[in-house]
Amino acid sequence: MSFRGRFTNKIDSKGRVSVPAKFRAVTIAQGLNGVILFPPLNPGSFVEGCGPAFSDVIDQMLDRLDPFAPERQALSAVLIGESAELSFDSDGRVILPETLRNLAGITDEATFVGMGQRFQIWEPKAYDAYYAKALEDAQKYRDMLRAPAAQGGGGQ
Amino acid sequence: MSFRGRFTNKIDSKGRVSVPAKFRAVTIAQGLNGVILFPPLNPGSFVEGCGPAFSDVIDQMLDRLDPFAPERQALSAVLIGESAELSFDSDGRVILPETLRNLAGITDEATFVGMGQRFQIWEPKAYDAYYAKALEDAQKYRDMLRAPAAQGGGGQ
DNA sequence: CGGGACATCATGGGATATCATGGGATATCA
DNA sequence: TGATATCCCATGATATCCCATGATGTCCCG
Repeated sequence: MSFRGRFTNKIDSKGRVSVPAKFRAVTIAQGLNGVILFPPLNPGSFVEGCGPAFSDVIDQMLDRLDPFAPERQALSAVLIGESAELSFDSDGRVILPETLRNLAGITDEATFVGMGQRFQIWEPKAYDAYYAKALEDAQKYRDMLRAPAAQGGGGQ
Repeated sequence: MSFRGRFTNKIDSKGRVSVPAKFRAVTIAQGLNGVILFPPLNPGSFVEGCGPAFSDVIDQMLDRLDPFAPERQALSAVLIGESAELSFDSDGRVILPETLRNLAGITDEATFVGMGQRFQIWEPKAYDAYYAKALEDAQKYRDMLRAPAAQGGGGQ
């Protein structure tokens, strides 16, 4: 079960957004009645989100670095220090922390984009702009997709 | 078991289309009571479809890229962000998301074309036009079809 | 070999459930 | 005590379920 699809929801006067029902199903299946958000490592104005499964992966990746290495400290400061675990209210909504909202330039609408083990939250127009470029890039990157040898999946 | 043949079905006032029974049998055999749709990586006005088997291949290909690489983000945005997992209703129908319908110019009819491990969905007239050209091209490309090597698994 | 009974399938429509959204009321915390 | 967050309910839109229909294909039995 993974995050898939794109959904744009409104932010009401109290700052609440509905997390798409299909995304809620994923994190709940992972044992969390909520989501985990953190800032992006890629350049760009958006928020990263996930459930406990990918959050654990991040922890493991960080644990592979030396405990006192400066790289580890920097990555931890971003990925853990600025992260937030938000609980769903009884209708499946969350309130985005101000820091993360500002980071992504989100005001009254938020676009949720599924990316497999995790998802992203964008200001809708910013995502449109990003996607136009991503589509071109994806066609260029097509050859980076190599089918596993085991299965003879026909690439395009 | 693979997707084979061409079928054109109607889209009703609620936006529902019957997925051809023979296609349903394939994805159900793969363990999914539905289909997975996504945009084409190559330029073109149609929708790609498959079952879990091919979808897993895509996921594995993406997973081989570093988690925060920009290439992975772009490819995921297209192949997962714009994709959808649709469940069959009790009569084997699905509702095509507006984004994918627009992409293919589909309004009131949809042509399903089997392509082995996956299939495509076209606006019927667009497919007719494409097929006329594909037929010519296929004859030109005839010599690209090589017999499999005796032992080693040759190229695709 | 022929024909009738039956199953499968695409399609349509009414009833029901789910979802996103808004707002009032209550709880929590500094 | 004021501000923020949480709970609960209402609502409209959308999707889902369930049943009906007709057309096509399949099977079986005479």
